[in-house]
Amino acid sequence: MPPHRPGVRVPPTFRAPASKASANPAYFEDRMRLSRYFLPTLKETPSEAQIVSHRLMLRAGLIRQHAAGIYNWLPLGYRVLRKVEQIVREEQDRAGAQEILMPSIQSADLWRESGRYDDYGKEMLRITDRHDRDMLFGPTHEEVVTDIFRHNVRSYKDLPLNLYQIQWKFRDEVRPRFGVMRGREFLMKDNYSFDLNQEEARKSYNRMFVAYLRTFERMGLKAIPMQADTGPIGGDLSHEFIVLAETGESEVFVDEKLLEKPIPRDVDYGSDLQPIVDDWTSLFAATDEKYDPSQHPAVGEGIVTARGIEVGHIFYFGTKYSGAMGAVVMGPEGDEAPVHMGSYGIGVSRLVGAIIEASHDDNGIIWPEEVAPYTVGLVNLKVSDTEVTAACDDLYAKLNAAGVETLYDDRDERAGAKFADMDLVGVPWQVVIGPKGLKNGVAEVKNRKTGDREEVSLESVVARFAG
RNA sequence: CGGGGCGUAGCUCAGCCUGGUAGAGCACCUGCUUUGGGAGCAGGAAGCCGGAGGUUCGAAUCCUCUCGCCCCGACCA
Repeated sequence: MPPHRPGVRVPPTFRAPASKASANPAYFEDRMRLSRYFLPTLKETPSEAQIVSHRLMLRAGLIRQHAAGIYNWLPLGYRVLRKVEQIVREEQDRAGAQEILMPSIQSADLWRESGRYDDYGKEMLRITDRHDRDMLFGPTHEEVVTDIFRHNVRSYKDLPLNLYQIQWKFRDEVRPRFGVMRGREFLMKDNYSFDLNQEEARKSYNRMFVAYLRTFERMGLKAIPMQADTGPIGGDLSHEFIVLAETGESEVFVDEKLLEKPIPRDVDYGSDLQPIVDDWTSLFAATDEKYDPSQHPAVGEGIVTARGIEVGHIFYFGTKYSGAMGAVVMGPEGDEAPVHMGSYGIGVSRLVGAIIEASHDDNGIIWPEEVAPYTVGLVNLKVSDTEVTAACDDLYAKLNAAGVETLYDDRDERAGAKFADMDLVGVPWQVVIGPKGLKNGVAEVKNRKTGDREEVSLESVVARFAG
């Protein structure tokens, strides 16, 4: 227990349970009760937030700002972030990438080798340690992986190799904005492929291309690969993955056939993926700066405009870093040559904002089930009614036992406040139990997305969500 | 990095022009009443008016300088 300090408000989590709740012995395993959950929701919109996802993330108690472009992730938001992260991880693993973790603070020397120390500009946060050595907070990790590679891989027989990490990055943006969508500190999945030659590198590229299609789909998003500038990293094969959302920051032009194209399933990553990639890239899709009406099909003639948010970017950049940094490999003919590399990024923290941009209404967030912080929101409409509370406690225990992630609103609040908070927070299913329904042995099940309500017998609630 | 705006209670904001006891609504605490879509009444706690200098008998208010945050544009997962 923390020592008592006069005048310091002890957060509810550290208090002894309120008398009504103390009947539950599993106090510390049982923290999804809203009465003890750290979920500071806001009725009013904080004035600093302009776009919906930022507003809703603040209002629903997912994040709090620490400084410009730097955020704290509160319990509910952190849960969502971890779910997004986990989907990314699973699809990376499936595509044959291996997870590592590189340092967030890097030595400037590596960047001098690649020549980017001077090129990168003020976006790079530069720091010095106590010995006055130049360090930096990594905005990306090409130099570090290349260094790992050059020290540990010698032979073409060890290729292909694809390493990824999910790590916090820092880019000192001149103007951070849109909350988590364009912060200075952000969580990113970045990976790096190493191959003997361009032909092999293309196969690595294709694997990531397909993995990205699957990753975003699993989050309930429609993400379209588009031709992209190769940017400061350079290279000649590059696509941006852009999520379509009405409030997206940039305008995009897309062949309407892409919008309906099914995502490949049961992919064999050992097979030739080129046909899938060709299928997706043969249709026109580009951001407005790359769209030229005089050269491309016109809007209306199969092309539609939409708004989009960039959530992923993949590049092939050949030997740019391996050449500069001496990451070479011995080939089958006994000749030494720099490896061909590609790098692939997904903005994990940005995705949380992007998902909200793509899925919300006037009342709040509407989480796709795969990334929802909880599947079910259990609403106890009248805590003071012992029968209602007993029924809720019982159902809550059963849902937990069945592995259904449930957020239980057992607060002594008015019905309206509870409904409003559940809608705000965006849990996909609400199970409402009150005195009226209980008389008939039913709970009300509401679908957050459609608003459909249905009366369901108490006994059948668990079965409906389990499995 | 150019241009603009804003810092007053946890949140949204008034007060500043024209200097004179620091305010409202919501949230929070206590009590009573209420209880199926953000309740009512009564009471209470809560602010170094972003910070530093200055002008003045007196500064949230006027002047100077600073720090922070937001917006528009150029740049990025």
